[in-house]
Amino acid sequence: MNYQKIPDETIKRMPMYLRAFSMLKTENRDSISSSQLAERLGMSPPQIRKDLSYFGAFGTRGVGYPVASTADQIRGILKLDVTQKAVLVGAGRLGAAIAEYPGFASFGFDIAAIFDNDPSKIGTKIGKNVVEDIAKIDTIKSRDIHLAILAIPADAAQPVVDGLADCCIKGILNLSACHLAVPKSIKVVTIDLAMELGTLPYYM
Amino acid sequence: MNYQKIPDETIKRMPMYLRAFSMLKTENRDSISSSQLAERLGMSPPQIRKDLSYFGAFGTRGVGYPVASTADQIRGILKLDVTQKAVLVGAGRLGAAIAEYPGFASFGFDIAAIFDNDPSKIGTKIGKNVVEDIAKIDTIKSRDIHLAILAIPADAAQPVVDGLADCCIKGILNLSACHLAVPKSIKVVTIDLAMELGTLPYYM
DNA sequence: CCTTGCTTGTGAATGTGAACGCAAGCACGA
DNA sequence: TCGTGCTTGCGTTCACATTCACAAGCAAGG
Ligand SMILES: NC(=O)c1ccc[n+]([C@@H]2O[C@H](COP(=O)([O-])OP(=O)(O)OC[C@H]3O[C@@H](n4cnc5c(N)ncnc54)[C@H](O)[C@@H]3O)[C@@H](O)[C@H]2O)c1
Ligand SMILES: NC(=O)c1ccc[n+]([C@@H]2O[C@H](COP(=O)([O-])OP(=O)(O)OC[C@H]3O[C@@H](n4cnc5c(N)ncnc54)[C@H](O)[C@@H]3O)[C@@H](O)[C@H]2O)c1
Repeated sequence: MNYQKIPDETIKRMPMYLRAFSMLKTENRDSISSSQLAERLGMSPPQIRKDLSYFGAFGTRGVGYPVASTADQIRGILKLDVTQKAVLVGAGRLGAAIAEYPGFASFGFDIAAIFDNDPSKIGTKIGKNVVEDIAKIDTIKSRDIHLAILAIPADAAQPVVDGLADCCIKGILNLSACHLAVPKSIKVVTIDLAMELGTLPYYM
Repeated sequence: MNYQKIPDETIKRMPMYLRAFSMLKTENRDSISSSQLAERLGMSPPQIRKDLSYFGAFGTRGVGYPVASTADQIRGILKLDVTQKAVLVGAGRLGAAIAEYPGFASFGFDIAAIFDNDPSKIGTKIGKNVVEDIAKIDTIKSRDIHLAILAIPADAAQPVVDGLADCCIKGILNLSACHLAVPKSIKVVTIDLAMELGTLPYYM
């Protein structure tokens, strides 16, 4: 498949479509048209059609998109058809909330390990995981984990990331308020909630 | 001022610049060039220059951008030069983490109220705020609050938003995994961490 | 089997943002 | 006071993304 010319923006929207189709499935809908879906998601029908068409023809003309099979297709595209294991680094307030957040599981993610450097946290249990010592981070090499979620203070992030880079980590969701330097083979998504809120007063 | 033709993408980056300039100030730097800043932030120098130039000429040729005054300028543009009050709805795990997160204060935000509908949470104290009953949400009308942070389950979000719309709320940071229908006068930023993680396996 | 109605898929056009390259111009030193 | 070197500001070019409009084509019903 030629994924080369698919817009980044389209990839960013795919999880949203997946979530929508998963929800439609639980509602026992058989199919949905691009215009109905667009209304639900607050976007335009042509955008949805174009996005989905990059990956092939999923829909049926005159009818719409079949819910079950389209969901499966998107899952396959995003490689979410197999369980993706992730390691959580930082068992603080935000880390604990994430560890118990069911939203990751609904995308097929499994938070398979938690690390921290605080001795009082190491050994305690959060959800199904026991917090491990960050000094032993390289044990994830043999555990088939290629994603990381970072919920540690910004000034501690870069050294931890350097360590993760040596541990087969390919993708990082960074919740610290800082830019991370990584080799090109690693994809980083950084989100700082305060920064996102920072744009809103401008518009009022 | 003619803000009409300023790209949305530029506005999205302004908080990042503000954070960088604030940090430079604590490091006692007097000025920084676009290329040095670009390296810190992982972006290109021309992008930074173009972004800042939309709002006027902040820099000094041959030298760079003066740290203190540029920070003040950006703060003014984003309307973060005055304390912006925000209401937090949802005092669960994520809500509690947010309430105690100092990152908002560093942008000049003040989480001035917390609401929930769980009787066991109403009346308890989180940080400096006492959790109030969501039924009394309209009391924020008289408290000069125009921003809201939503940390409640997705299926409860829309009715709460409808209520907020009647309470002078102009901007919403939505952490629920759903699209919100709002009047055009309200700006919504939705972030679902699971969805953000959802794009990463595609690239590996 | 054919007709009708509806919705997809898609090339072309439009719009928007990023990158580039250079002239303008400030600071500093001679 | 004048020349030099560096960095900004900005017009232009290029790349990417969204929107549009319509032909293609499936389903259903007569
Ligand atoms: N709390 C929020 O709502 C919120 C929102 C947005 C972003 N953030 C960011 O997320 C990060 C965590 O926030 P938090 O509220 O959970 O903070 P926290 O202080 O409660 O937790 C941080 C955790 O990281 C651990 N830690 C520190 N250095 C470490 C290291 N080198 N290796 C491993 N673990 C280490 C600490 O022991 C602690 O358990 C911060 O960067 C913060 O800026 C938090
Ligand atoms: N926990 C995470 O890491 C995380 C990450 C991303 C997104 N989210 C989203 O954030 C939201 C909250 O997550 P959480 O982990 O804090 O859940 P939670 O169940 O711990 O907390 C939800 C809180 O909302 C309150 N609530 C429910 N309905 C309400 C209503 N109508 N009005 C006012 N309050 C109401 C509940 O009483 C509870 O205190 C969810 O939508 C979740 O999908 C959570």
